[in-house]
Amino acid sequence: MTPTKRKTPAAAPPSAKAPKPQPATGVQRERLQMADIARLAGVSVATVSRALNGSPLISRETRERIEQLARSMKYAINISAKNLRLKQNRTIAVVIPYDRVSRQHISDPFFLAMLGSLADALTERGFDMLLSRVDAESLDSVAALINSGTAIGVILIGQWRHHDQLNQLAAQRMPVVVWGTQIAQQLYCTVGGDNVAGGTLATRHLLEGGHRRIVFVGDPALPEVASRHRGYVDAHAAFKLRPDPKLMLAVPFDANEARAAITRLCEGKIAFDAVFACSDVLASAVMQTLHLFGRPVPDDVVVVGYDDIEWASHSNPPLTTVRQPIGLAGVELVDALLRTIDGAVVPPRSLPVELVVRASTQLRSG
Amino acid sequence: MTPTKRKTPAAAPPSAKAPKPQPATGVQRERLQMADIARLAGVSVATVSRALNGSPLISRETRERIEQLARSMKYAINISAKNLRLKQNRTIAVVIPYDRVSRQHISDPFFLAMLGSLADALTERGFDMLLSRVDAESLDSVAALINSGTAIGVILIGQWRHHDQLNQLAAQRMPVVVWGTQIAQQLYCTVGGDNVAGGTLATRHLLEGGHRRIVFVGDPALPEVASRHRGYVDAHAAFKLRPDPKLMLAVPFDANEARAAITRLCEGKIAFDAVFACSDVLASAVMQTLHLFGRPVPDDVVVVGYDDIEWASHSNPPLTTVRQPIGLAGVELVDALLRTIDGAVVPPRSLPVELVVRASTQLRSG
DNA sequence: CCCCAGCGTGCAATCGATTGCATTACACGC
DNA sequence: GCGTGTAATGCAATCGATTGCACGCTGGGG
Repeated sequence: MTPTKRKTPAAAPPSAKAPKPQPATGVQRERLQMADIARLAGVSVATVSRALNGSPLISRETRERIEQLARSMKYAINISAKNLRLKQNRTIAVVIPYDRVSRQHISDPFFLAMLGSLADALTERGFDMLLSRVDAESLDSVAALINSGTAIGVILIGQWRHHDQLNQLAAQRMPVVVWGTQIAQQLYCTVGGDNVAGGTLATRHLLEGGHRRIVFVGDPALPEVASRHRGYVDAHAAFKLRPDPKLMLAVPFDANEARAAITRLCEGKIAFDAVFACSDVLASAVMQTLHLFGRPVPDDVVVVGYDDIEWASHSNPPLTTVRQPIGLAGVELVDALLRTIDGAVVPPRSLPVELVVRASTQLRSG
Repeated sequence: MTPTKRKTPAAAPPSAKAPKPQPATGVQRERLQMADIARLAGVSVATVSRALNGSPLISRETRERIEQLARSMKYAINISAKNLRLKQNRTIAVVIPYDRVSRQHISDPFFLAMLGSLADALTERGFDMLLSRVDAESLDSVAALINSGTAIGVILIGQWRHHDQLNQLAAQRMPVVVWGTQIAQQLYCTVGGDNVAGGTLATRHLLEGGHRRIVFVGDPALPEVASRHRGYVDAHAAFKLRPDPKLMLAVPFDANEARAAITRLCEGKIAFDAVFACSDVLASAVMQTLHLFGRPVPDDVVVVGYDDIEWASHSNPPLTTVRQPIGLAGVELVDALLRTIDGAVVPPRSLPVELVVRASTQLRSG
C-alpha cells in the first residue's frame, strides 16, 4: 500500500543540495532554480511555478511576493526543463542555403535585410531565431533540425532550384515556409514578392521610356527569376512586342558572371538600349561593365534593378529598381510558418512590389 | 530462475504507450523516443543511450544493431531532455546591436559576411547559432540570454560605443566576446582586425602615391575607428607630416552622413586629393559624391576603403581597400568564446589585415 | 454543532535522456 | 564444484519545471 513515497534524506542539510556532480565541461554555470526561490519564499516549488506563470490559483498577495523575490534574485527559468515538461519549444530556424560547389557565401545585402526583418518579426512574437547554414544540395539537415527538436519550424530564404527537395520536406510534414514564388504543384508554402508584377512594372517602365531592346539578366532556372521573366514577356506583349531571345542573359546571382555576360553581349555587337537585372547586385555589375565599354548610364543604356537594397539609392547613378517589401516579408513569413506549425495548410502568398524610379532610367536633359 | 536470455516485457502492448496527453499548442509533434528504439531492439533505454553515445560498455554487435535501427527509424534525440540531464547546452548567441533611435537595421554587407563566417565556425564545432537583435542601449537583454540558459555565450559584432556596458557584462562573468578593438582597462575579450596597422597601411599607400591632403572618414568615437585614425596619424608622422584637422570627417557608418560631409567639404573649398574611408560602404558614398562634384576617381581624388566587401572589387573604379580577415575572424571569435566559457581569461587578439590595391588609387596613364 | 463548498497550497508524477551501481552470464583456475 | 573476474546489460535516481489531485482551512447553511 505504501507507495514508497520517495523519502527525502531525513535531515537534509539546509544549504548543501546533493553532491554536485561537477558540470560536464563547464558548458553551463550553476544557476538559481525554482527550488531556491521556493525555499526563500517559504512555499513549495509548485506555488512558485504557478505564481510566475500567473495562475489564478495563487492569491494575489503570494504571487506578488514571489514575483518580487524572483526579480530581485534575478531568477531565470531553465528553458530546457520547461521545454521538456511542456513538450514545447520557441525556436525557429532560418536557413540560407549555400552552394557547396563554390563554397560561396551568400553575400547579397538583400539577405541581410531579410534576416533583420525576420529577426524583428520573430522577436516580437517571442521566438528565438536559429540561423543555420545548410548545404543547398542536402536539405535533409533541415529535417534534422526539426526532428531533433532543435527548432519547431524552418524558414528558408531562397527557393533556388530545390523545388523537389522542398516538396519532399513538405511531404514529410516538416513545418517549412520558403521565401520564393509560387510554383505549380508545390506542397510547401511560399511567401514572396509578386515577381510577375515586378517584372512587368520594370519592363513597362522601360518600354514606356521608348526602349525596345531590353536585356534580361537573371537565371530563369530559378522560379523567382522565371516569374520576373514572365512579367517581362507580358509587358512586351502589352506593347505588341516579343523580346529578342538574344537579349536573355541567363546568369545566376553572381556579379562576375553578369559582368562576363554583358561583356560578351557588348563584344558580340548585339544592340540593346536597356537592361533589366534581377537583383541590384547584378545591376551594379552591369552598370560597371557598361561603363568600361564607354556606354554611359542612363544616356546610352538605361538600367533597372530588383530588390531596392540600400545601395541602390546611393549608386552612381542612383538605380531605378523594384522594391521588395522586406519589412512585410518577415512578418508574413513568420505568420505563415506559425500557422503551418499549428497544422493549417497555408496557401502561398505574394506581396506587392513597387517600382522606384531613379536616375538610372532618366535621360539627363542635356 | 529460468535463464531466459534477455526477456522482453512479458506482454507489453506493442503499439500503445501511455494515454498521450495532447500536445500543448501543437508546438511540437509527437516524436520517436529512445524508449521506442529500445523496445524495438529488445533492450533497455540505458543500452540504447550507451550505444548511441558510443560507450565501450556495449558490445560492438549490439551497438551496431541499435545504430542501424535508430538510423533506419530516423530517430533523433530530444535535445531538451539531453540538455536538462547533462546541464549542458550548445547554443551560442550572436548579437548585432541596432540603433534604437533610428531603428535602423545594420545593412553593411560586412556584417553578413561576418555572420556567414561565424555560422561556419560554429557549425564546424557543433554549436547552434542564435541570432539576436538587441537594442544597443540596453545590453541587459544579453545577460538574459545567458541567465535563462538560452545560450551559453554571446558573440557581439561591433563594439560601438558601449565599452562601459560591455565591461559591466564581463564583470558579471557573462561569457562574452566582442568583435572590436582592444581598449585600455577592458574586462571583456575582443577579437578584431589590427586597426592601427590597417590605418597605417592605407595612409602610407596614399602618402607614397604622393598625396598629402588625405581626408579621414569615420567616427573616432568608435574604438575601431579611433585605432584606424591612430594608424592614419602614425603614417603621417613617418613622413614627418601632421594631418590637417579640417580633413577629419567624423561621421558614423552611414552612407548618407558621409555624402553630406563630403559635400560640405567640397562646397567649403577645402583642398584634398585623397580619401581614407573607414568602410567600403562609406567609400562608395564618397566616390559617388565626388562624381557629382565632377572630381573623377582616381584622376583627381584617390580613395581607399576598409573591409574589402565583395562589392569593392566590382565598384567603378574597383576600390583599393584594407581587407579584414573575415574567415579567420569567425574561427577566432568562436575559439575565444569557448575558452572564455571554460573559465579561461582570454586576452584580446588582433588579426592581420592587408592592403588590396585596385584602380581607385592608381592614376590612369593617360 | 456538523457538513460542505471554495480557496490556497503542497505532494508527487511526469517530460526523455544519462549514468552509478546492481545483476546476469560465462570462462577460467584451483 | 566453487569462487572470482570480466563483459554486457538492466534498474532506478536524476536533471528542473509543470500540473492533476489531495488536503487543510474558513465560513455559511441546515
